[in-house]
This record gives sequence, C-alpha cells and structure tokens, in this order.
Amino acid sequence: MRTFKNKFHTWEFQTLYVTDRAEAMQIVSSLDRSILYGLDIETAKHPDFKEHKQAGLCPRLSTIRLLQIFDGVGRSYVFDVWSIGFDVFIHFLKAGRFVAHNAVFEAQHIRYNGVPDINIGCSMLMSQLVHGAEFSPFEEDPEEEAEPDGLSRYTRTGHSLDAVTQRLFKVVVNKQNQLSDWSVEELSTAQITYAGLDAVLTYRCAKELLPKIKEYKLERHYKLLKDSQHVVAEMQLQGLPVDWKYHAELLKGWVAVKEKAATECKVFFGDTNLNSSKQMNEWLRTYFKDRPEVLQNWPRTTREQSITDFRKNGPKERAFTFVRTELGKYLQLPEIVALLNYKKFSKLVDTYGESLTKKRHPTTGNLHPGYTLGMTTTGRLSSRNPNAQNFPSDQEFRNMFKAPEGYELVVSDLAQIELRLQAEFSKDPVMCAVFKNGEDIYKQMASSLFKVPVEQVTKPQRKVGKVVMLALGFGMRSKKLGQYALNSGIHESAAFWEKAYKTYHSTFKVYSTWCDRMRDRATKLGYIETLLGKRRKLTKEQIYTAAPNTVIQGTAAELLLLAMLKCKQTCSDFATIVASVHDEVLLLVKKEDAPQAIECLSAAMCAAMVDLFPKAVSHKVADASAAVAWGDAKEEL
DNA sequence: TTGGGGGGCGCG
DNA sequence: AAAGCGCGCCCCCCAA
Repeated sequence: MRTFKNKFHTWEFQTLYVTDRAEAMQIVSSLDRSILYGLDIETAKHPDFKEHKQAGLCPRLSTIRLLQIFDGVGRSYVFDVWSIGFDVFIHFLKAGRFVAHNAVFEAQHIRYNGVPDINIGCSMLMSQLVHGAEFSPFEEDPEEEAEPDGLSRYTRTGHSLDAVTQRLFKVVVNKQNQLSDWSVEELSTAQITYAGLDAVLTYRCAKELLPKIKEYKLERHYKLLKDSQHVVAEMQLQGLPVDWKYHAELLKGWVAVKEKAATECKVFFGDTNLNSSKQMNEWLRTYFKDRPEVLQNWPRTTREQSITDFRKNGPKERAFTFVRTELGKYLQLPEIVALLNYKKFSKLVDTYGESLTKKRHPTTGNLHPGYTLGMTTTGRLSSRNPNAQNFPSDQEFRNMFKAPEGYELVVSDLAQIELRLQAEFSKDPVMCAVFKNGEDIYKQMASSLFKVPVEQVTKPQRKVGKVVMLALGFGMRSKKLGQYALNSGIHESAAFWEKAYKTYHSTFKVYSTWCDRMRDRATKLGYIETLLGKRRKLTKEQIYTAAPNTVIQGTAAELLLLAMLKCKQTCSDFATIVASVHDEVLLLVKKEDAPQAIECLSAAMCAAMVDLFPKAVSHKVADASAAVAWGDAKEEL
C-alpha cells in the first residue's frame, strides 16, 4: 500500500493506494457498514474495443480498474481492482451506504459485476434538484452580468462534479486527469490522487446538498430518483432487442421510395438541395412570384435570424417555413407531393437507417438507448443514442423491436394519464365523472362539440375531441387551435374552433379555475412544484401555460417512475424492463412468464396511482399485453 | 475541422 | 391581448 497526504480546499485527507488482495480484504472487513461513503470508479476499455468511443461507459466493453471509497473522515482508499479482484468488495457493496456523482454509471457497472441494487445516492441528482429550487427566476440572466467570482456560465448551470464543487465551495478543480488512460499497468501518482479526490468531492458535495434537499422539501422526489437509478441502469444494460434482418428489409424499402421521390423532385426542383431551408426559400419565391398573395400568407419563421447573422448583415425579413401542415394545403401540385414524400422517407433513411445499424451493440446485438434521469425541467426521463422515445409509432416500424426466440415483450401504458391527473388535481366534477364511470373522455368532448349522443360519436369526431382536450388543457387559444389541429389532419372553420374553445372552458370550469390557481401560485412564488415536490422556476412569460403543464406532466412522470419501481419489485425474478416512453413500459420475459408479467405490470401501474392519489376516482389506469414484437403487443392494447 | 444555432419532425 | 408542454436527432449554415 502506498499512501499520500493530500489537501483540497480545507479538507485534509490521506489517499491510500491498495494493490494487494489480502490487504484489501482486511481493509474492507474493517470498514463500518453503517456510515455513508463517497464512491467512485474508473473504468478501462477492453483491449478489443479501444476504438469504440463509448466503450468506457459500457460494462461489457470495459472493466472496473479502480474503486475509490472515501470514509467521510480522512481516508480515501483507491483500490486497484485489477490486482485485487472485484469479489473482495461484493459483500461490502451490498451492505454499505454510498454516494457517487452520476451514480447511474457506478450502479450499472457494479450491477453488471454482481451487486444489482446497491444503496447509492447521487450528488448530481441532488445538485440538479437543489439548483432547480434555489435561485429566484426573477434574478437577471447571469449571462448578462459580469463574472465577479470568475465562474463561467457553465459552472453556474452545469452539474458535472467540478461544476458542482466550484459552485458550492468556490474552488476550482483541476480536471486534467479526468479522461486519462486507466488501462496502463503503472498508474501515475497524479492519476491515483485524482481518483481518490473524486470520492472525496462527491461526498463533500452530498453532505452540503442533503440538508438543502430537506430544506426545499425535495426528499420524496429525490428518493424516487435515487431508487429509479436502478431501473435506468437495468434498461441501459439490457437494451432493446432488434430483428436486424427485418430492419434491413424496411430500410431497403425506405431507400427505394426516397430515391424515387428524389428523382421526381429533380424534375421540379433541379439542383436545389431539398434539405436546405435557404435554397428552398429561393425556390418558393421564384415559384410563386406571380402569386404574391400566396407568399403573403405563407408562414414564416418566428425569429428574424441568428444573432451572429444579425450583427453581420443587419435586420432582414423572416424566412419561409416548410412545415408539413402548410405544404399539405398544396397537394394538387405534383412538386409538393414529391417533396413531402422525399421529406418523409429521407427522415426515415437518415435517422433510422445506417445510423441505427451503427448503434448495434458489438456483443449483445441490441440497441442500448441511454436514459437521463433528472435532466428535464418537468422530471421526465429523456432518451438518446438512439432516442427510444420518438420512434415512429406505426406497427410496421415498431415491429423492428422483437424479442429473441422463446421470449416476448410485454407492453403497458397509462391510459390518458395527463387527463386523469387534470381530473385528480382539480377535482373537476365533469372530468372525474368520466373517469369514475370508465367512460371515454375524448368521446364525451366530441359529443359536446358536435352535439350528438356519445354512442353516435364517429372516429374522426373523437379525434377532434382528443385534439381539443390536449391543446386546451394547458391554455392554447382558439386562434392557434385550428393550426394545431392541422397537424392531426383535421380541417375545421375558425368559427368551429372558437365555439370549441368556449365549450371546453364552460364544460370544465373547475379545471380551468385550478389552472388559474397554479398560475397565481407560480406568479407569487416564482416556481411551481410537482406532487412529490420537484420545483421548476418559471419566468413570467412561461407561467400561463407551463405552470399547469409542469404539475401535470411532472406528476405523470413521477407516477411512471414509481410504477416501474413497483414492477421491478414484483417481477425482477423473471422480467427485465427494457424501455420506457413517458406513459409506456416495455418488459422482456420468457414466453411462459408473459401472463404473469402482464398481471404484475398493470398491477404496478395501479399501485403507483394508489400511492400518489389514494382517493382517486379510479385506480385502474393501465392495461398490458404481450407479443413477440413491440408493434404487435401495442396493437393489442 | 469543430461547435452552436436554427428549422423541421418524430414521439408522449 | 396573447400564450401547448416536454424531449433528441438530422441536416444546413456560419464562424472560429
């Protein structure tokens, strides 16, 4: 063992670099299991995946080189896992309490190495929550101010360990060794002390932030996020199973249509780059030069131009936009039909072709979308690389995701969850009655709008009802409603939307009043909070729509996280959560376990509703079904 | 070559 | 008087 005396800020501590197995065993067995430890790991890429950019993040493509444990007093152990062996730490990791920065990363590696649900807090989650609560939104934009304390905008708003440390303690962290190579035989003293320091910093930040979590009443939400880290770790590790042969067939089809459309477009648009808004603006101007009234009414971008452009060229008129809803008005023109076709299929080819193939995992063959916890303003998860939350929803596309031989996918979704929450929060009698009686709220709305009995509402009419419920629920005005409805392919007169607006607000008077109460609250406090207490600061301009929306959307996000946790508790023996899409959860199970998983998942959704809204008019919020492919399972709901 | 902003669009 | 909200990814364009 080599020891170093270190000091950072006002903290003096010892870094103990341990390489001997017997010595490590002795140290680990002597560590008190009841206190909180700062924890960090450094990973080294597997030699076969040195070129793989994200290999260090993936437990299958890298291994844990160092495990750092800070005891909160004065000792930061840096264990060289390569020479010690990971098994030495398993019992301790199972029994202890830890905190790490971006702990999903640690949880994922440690889970893969045999400790599935380590008790670990996260100083990054704490920082995000506290930061969201702590400063008044009415302060001026820090970007406009001078930089009195030498902190960049990044360190004011970012949540990396160094940014958080700088913000809390006003000291600068030397980040030089952050991306150093942890696979070298002999680690340098600088590397070892850097590694040891990180465990100290995450501990210190957590100690500073935990009282603030309490102060701002963020405990319930924080607890939810802390537990949810394991759901995220599980999803990221398991990944989404893909039928790559099927994908290749789909892609072939997309490419064919795209190329055909491109050839057609060539005739009409010549060498104009169809993806370039600048060039398309030129084309539009020329094409309609004899019909100024068309150009007059053509929608334009909201911004005049980029700021840099403005500085350079001075003010300039706003550009035309090429949104599908506008283009859709000109379907009698062959050039527009060709253009729309090109846009649709180039999107598919560009986003879900080669780019998806490249993301195929080298050892599992799955896609492994990442999920971010605590990053969004409302508290939802977000997904990336690839984004599993915005895959086209048609059955053909979703069937690309297919369980392997002998397995099935179980899908469950929270039915009309945002509307249910509108009802529960406001206790609007009309909304509540609908859900209590298990009726269809979109049909009810359509019935009022078109003045027909509920039983006689047609499918297109129901669709209008749905658009009205969703758009007006958060404060859209009648003028925009018509434009918005076009996105769903609905054409109605301005007078119709005017009427719909009035009908909505007179039908749901109590809900409308609740929205106003949320706006008043946000205006008074400068922020609004979800059911479990996550705060979101709001500017005056945001309040009208975002205040009610944040409560609803944010609480729906909490409900889904809670449901996933409960699902994990009851079916972790035989099912794995593989995806989550805001109101939808996807499980992978052996075929024979599917019926049980369906039960568990829908029960978990209902149990979450009971937890958050014990007095809800209905707790039956979800259905589940199973099939080999995602699209087919969804279709059965 | 890289990074950021904007337009556009997919999902809930 | 007027106001959908929340994401991430693709391409283009421009500046450094």
